[in-house]
Amino acid sequence: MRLSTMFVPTRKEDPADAEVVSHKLLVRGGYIRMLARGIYSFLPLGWRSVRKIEAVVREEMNRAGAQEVHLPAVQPSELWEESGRWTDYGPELLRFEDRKGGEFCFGPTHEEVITDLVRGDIKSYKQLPLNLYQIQTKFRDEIRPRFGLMRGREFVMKDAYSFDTDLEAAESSYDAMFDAYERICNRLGFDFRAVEADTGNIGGSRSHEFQVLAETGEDEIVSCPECGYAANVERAEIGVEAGERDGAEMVEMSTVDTPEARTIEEISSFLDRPAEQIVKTLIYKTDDTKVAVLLRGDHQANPIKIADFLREKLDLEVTSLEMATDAEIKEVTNAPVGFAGPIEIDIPIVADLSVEAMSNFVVGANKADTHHVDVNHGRDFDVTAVGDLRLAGAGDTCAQCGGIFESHRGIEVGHVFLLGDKYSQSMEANYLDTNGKHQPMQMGCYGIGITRILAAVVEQNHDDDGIIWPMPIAPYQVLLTVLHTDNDDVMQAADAIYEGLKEQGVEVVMDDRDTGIGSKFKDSDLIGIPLRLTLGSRGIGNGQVEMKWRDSDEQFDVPVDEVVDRVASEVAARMEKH
RNA sequence: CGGGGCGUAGCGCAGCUUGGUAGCGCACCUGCUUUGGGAGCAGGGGGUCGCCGGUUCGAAUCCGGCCGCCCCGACCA
Repeated sequence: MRLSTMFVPTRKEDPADAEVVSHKLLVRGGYIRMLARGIYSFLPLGWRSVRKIEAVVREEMNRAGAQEVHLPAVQPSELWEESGRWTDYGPELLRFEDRKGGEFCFGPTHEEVITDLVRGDIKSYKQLPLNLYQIQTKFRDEIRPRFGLMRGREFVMKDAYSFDTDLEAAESSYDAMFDAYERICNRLGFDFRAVEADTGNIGGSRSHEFQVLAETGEDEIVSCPECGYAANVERAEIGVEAGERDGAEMVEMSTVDTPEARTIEEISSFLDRPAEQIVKTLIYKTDDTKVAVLLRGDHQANPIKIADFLREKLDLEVTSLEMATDAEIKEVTNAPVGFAGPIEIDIPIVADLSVEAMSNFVVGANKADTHHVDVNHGRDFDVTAVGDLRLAGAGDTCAQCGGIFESHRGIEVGHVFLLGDKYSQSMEANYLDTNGKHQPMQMGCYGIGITRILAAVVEQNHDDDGIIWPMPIAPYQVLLTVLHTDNDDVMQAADAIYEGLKEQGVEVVMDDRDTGIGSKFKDSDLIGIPLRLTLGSRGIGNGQVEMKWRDSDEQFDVPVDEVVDRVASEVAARMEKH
């Protein structure tokens, strides 16, 4: 294509509402435009890259034996009532009525639809296994969409669903998808980690997230450099810290006035004790009681681990774990928020592993503006149970090998779940086994955020001037920048090179716009096409074309009559690498 | 949903405190000159000042309501 006729509206300035680099550059480069919050249009360049990402994903899904389908975006409420998610999914589900008053939603995911489809036509073990996938627009009415394409409300996603006869077979389907996802991330040139993850409200027993490492990522993950274990901080298992106590001699407890000191920082600076010597007491609500959770001052509570722990160790009913309200905290502690403590409190007390190792620490006194110092568990209060209750972070001990975790931020571009029979049970997706008995199918589901990948690629591949596309997903492979479009010799040579490249199958776009040289170069860096050829009257005078890769500062001259072949082979070589 | 900010030309912004009928840069159009890193000169087009109501002789400006967008948090995965 010729840029002079293309819709590539570049901008000199960052959009006012953009925070992260991918959002800024994709808007400035003429790739996307916002229509409403979290809803974007894809312009010609943006859509070409989206299609290329799709192509890579499609190839790897097909290679792994999955079959492509296309399911409806609009789904009837009945299906969601069957799975129980019409109520469970909450306000993130965009619901509406048709003209007859029938209730529908715009699909945020497709477990219900696929399960319904499969149960209608799969009746025998002979028809399994089956893996179906689609590439589709989804809608999740996020409370706070942000960062452009990274957390949009409307987005394109590839979702796959596997159906197997038993758990073992389902696991091998899961592994095949896991491998496919690794291949996809590698082909897209990502620096990524596959991490163990929580299954959230999708449900299931086993789950990995594919996290692209980036400072702007919304997720925090830890990985162990020793054994390679990697997990979301919500999931990562923390090893027991050395010793039962830190060994310090117990000091007599005393009670001190701490006016207005509610937060750990305030207490820490008021008492001049580090956060590591303060224990915070959080009050959580279970279905029918309240529980005090003890954590070291500098640690973060992990509601997922806490909920699981309370279910397993304290045998409590926990449908959803919530923080107690201010009023409830007052009821339990007889003190305003900020002064809760474990001494003389009449509810179960659970402590994080790190608290067990502490001595002579600070706690709230369950009395306004008061704390106890030099408190020791076992002596001053008793803990009901101890467990791993916090978010993992850098420096924590790996439970697998004892190594020390590193932490990273990541963009979740893919997520695989082993669902088991969660949906097949509730929706009665059964098959007949070799004995003629009904069995629920064992399912897995596997998502990849296609449009989120576009943003993730930019986050990992850019410099101050613009995007630096990896070859496989660049909207075009080569940009032919023509500096003197009014010079007939130059235009003639440019046309010849352009046509020559197209004949060789190279995806080339020619900047034949009648604009200043500065804007051509600035746009070329901004748009980020991997290889730039520059042709001007000076070069044409001595039969040379300038060649420059976007990811390098070097540039070199190539004779005009050799450039087509050379470019074709170098572009092919770069495609090969992926 | 709570807190904060913003809404003026396609984009980025000033004007609002102290009411008098809208301006700057970029972009766009015309002409001439330019051409190796967002060209110069001259001329030109484009705005219900988010919407509704109120105060006033007069509202972008003051008051009230609503809507939208952004940030922080809660929520959600």
